[in-house]
This record gives sequence, C-alpha cells and structure tokens, in this order.
Amino acid sequence: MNTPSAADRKKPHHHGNLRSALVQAGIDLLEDGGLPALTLRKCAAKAGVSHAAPAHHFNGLDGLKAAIAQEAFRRFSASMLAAAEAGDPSPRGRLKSICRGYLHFGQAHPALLQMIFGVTPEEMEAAGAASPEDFPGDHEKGTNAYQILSEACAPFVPSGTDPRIVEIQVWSLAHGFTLLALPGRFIEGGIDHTDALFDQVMALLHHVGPDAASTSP
Amino acid sequence: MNTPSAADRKKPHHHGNLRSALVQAGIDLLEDGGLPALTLRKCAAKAGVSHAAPAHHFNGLDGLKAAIAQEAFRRFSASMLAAAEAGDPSPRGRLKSICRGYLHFGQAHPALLQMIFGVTPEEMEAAGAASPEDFPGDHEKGTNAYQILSEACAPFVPSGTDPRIVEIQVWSLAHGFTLLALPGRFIEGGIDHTDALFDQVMALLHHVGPDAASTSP
DNA sequence: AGGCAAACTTGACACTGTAAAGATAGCATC
DNA sequence: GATGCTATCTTTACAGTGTCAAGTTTGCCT
Repeated sequence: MNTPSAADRKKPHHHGNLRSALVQAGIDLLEDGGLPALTLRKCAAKAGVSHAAPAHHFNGLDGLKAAIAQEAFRRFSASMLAAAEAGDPSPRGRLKSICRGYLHFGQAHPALLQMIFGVTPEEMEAAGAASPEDFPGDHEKGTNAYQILSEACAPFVPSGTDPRIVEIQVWSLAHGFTLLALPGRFIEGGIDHTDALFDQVMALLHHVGPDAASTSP
Repeated sequence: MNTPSAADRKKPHHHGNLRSALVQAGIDLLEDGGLPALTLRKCAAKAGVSHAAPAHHFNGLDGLKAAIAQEAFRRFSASMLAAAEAGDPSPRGRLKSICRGYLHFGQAHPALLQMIFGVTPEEMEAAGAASPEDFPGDHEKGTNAYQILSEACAPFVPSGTDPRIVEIQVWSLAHGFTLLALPGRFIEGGIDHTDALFDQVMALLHHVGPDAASTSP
C-alpha cells in the first residue's frame, strides 16, 4: 500500500509520466550524438522539466543509464524475435535469422547496443538490481533476448552436454562480429558487404550441434 | 621543424617527457576506477603539471584517449605475442594460445580493452588518423595484433578463399567471448570456470580450415 | 477541511573540458 | 654573448556537467 507495487502504473501529478518520457528523451539523445550526448540536464530539457527532476525518478545518472539499457534491451529482444518469426522457420534458419537480427540491430542502433552491453555494475546497482542476471527485466515470457537465443540453440545441443556451451558459441560469434562491424570500427565496408561477410563468418555454425557436418542448410 | 618527426624523442624543457607520463597516468587512472576516472585534470595532477598542460600534447581529451588506446593496443599485441610464443608451437596450438591471450588480457585489463575497441572516430581524428586502419600504429614488424592473428590464421585458410573470413571468424569468437566474460558482465563464474568454458567454446575452431569451409551453404 | 507524501523547482557547489593570455626555458641566429 | 623565437607550461576564466539541500506545488487520503 505505502509502496504501490513499485513497477505499477504510477499516476504522477504534473507530467503525464515523466519516467518513460525521460527514457525516450535519453534514447533520442543517444541515437544522434552517441554516449557523450546523454546528459541528465538535456534529458530534462527535452522532457520540459527542471534540470534536477530526473534524479528523483532514477537514482542519478547511473540509474537513468540503467533504465535506458533496460528499454534498449527490450527493443533489442523484440527486434530479434521479429527477425526470427519473419524468416525461415527451420531450426537452423531460425538461428541464422536471430543472429542476423543481432547484427542489424547493432548497425541500426549502435549506441543502444553499447548501452545494453556496456552497463556497469554501479549502474545496475543504481537501478536496484544486484546481479546482472535479474537485471534486464522481462523474465516472464519468451521476450528475453537470452531466452530467445537459448530456445533457438536448443535443437543443436548434443544430449548430455551443457546447453550453455552452444549458446555461448553462437552468442560470442554474433556479438563479436556485430561489435567489430560497428560503423567506423574495425571491419570496413558498407552494410551489404558486411552482410555478405557475416553470412560467411556465420558458416562456422554449420558445425555446431550433433548433426553438425551432415545436414545441409 | 614544426613537427620534429612526431614520434621522435622530444626533449621538453621542464618535464622529462610529459607525453608518455600523461599516457601512463591515464592508464593508471583507468585501471583502477574505470572509464569515468579518466580525466585530463587528474592525469595532469598525477604527472605533477598544471591542469591545462595535457591539452597541448594531445588534442584535448579525445586525443589523450586515442593516445592511451594506442599504447593499450601496443600492450595488447605484446601480450598476445607472448602468449603465442610461450605455448604449443603447432599451428592449432598457436592459434589457441593467441585466443587465450586475448581473453586473459581482457580479464586483467578490462578498461584497456574497452579503450582499444571503444575508440570513436572523433578520438581517432583528434589523434591525427583519419581511418581506423592506419590508426593503431606499429605497422612495421609483426607487433600489430591483427597481423599476429592473421599469421596465426594463415595455416587454416582454404586456398582460393579470402583469408579475412577465417580471421574474422576467429576474431569474432574470441572478441565476443572476452567481452561477454568481462568481470561483472553476462557470463558468470570465476576465472578458472571461465577458462574452462572458453576452451569448450573455442572448440568450434576445430572445424575451421580447408575441410570445414568446403561445406556448401 | 486538514494534513501528508510524492513530484517537481530553485539555488548552490564541486568538478569537468576548453580556450585565451601570460610566463619560462631552451635553441638558433646574428 | 646578446637577441629573438618557439614550444612548453601556467594562470585565469567560462560554460556545462552531476548532485545535494531546501523550498514549492500538487494530488490523494483520512
């Protein structure tokens, strides 16, 4: 009662609901301007409130960053899920689609990806989460990015082995390539060229799983 | 004249050579305290000079960050080279040693790795380099990290294919895992546990090479 | 109606990067 | 050797940042 279930819909007095407005403002700032453009005061200005208002909704700048990372993670998960359901429904096709979605999200929203995977322990603590596990919310349905990946990897896990091995193989490959191919970074070339290279690199996954070399995609 | 061969030993008047002292101070700051602890003024204080001194040696904060990234890249390369020469000299052993060196450098110096691969175009421009290619210096010998990796990958490149495919496969896998296994991030467990997991994940590389890449897509 | 807590605002402070102008030291030239 | 010159630093100042403490408003609850 005194604490109205925290994550419940709050009905703030002045502003409709500042919290999500500030998060969206922060994402906007972030998308054009990168990390250094994300500022408490600019977010406040963009939302039309005083410069100290964000500090009450989030636990300082770290809290805002964590909240933005959570929202970005939500969009990231949705993006991968959409890519999975739009592509080849076969197990291998689904896995490829997810990895492709991973890459494309990174190309389209580099700052958000940086936010998701660059969140520091202090920022997570500022958001109220102690361990990285329970941090990115959305444990409920299959909307968590790691759950999506995990389920897509399941058909390729050899019986009797730890599923996390295959998962991390896939995850590392997609994550590493996506980061290296970020605009202006270490892998040059346009998006189309990067896409072709990505396919060739991801061919390594043909050898993942029990029926590895035998099945043809 | 105006630029006395740039990288040459300068003989500053007051301080021995401030430039490298500032870079080292920045690395120290970075190693304990992370990115937000890296500050022009703190570097200056640590080097015993005025707070505005660094701005003349580097092109503002971006230039200092770029210089630190270059030095970190140099150490990173040396670390991988040392790991390669200390381990199994067989082609596959050498490749594994390099990847292991990649991981261990990330565990030991997370902030430096973040610096190396997080350097932005603006920072590179502030350092005088226009494209990411010519940025991290040390093109001369085999001391460049990418050259080291490239040479280690060479035995596994199928004849007639682009060497960069295998290189990026290996690079993405090692890079992705290293970043995900950074302390306090997404892959939990102690260093020993992480090492074991790393070996299992890197087993994917058993399928890299001429016979592997011949599979039809 | 009265109080009360949450949602903001206002004002201040320490710290940051950056720029302009002044001091200092080594070097070259005459 | 004296003179000037240039790079190296220092000093001073300023705009912008996050954060804290206090005040003000607003809506809800008793």
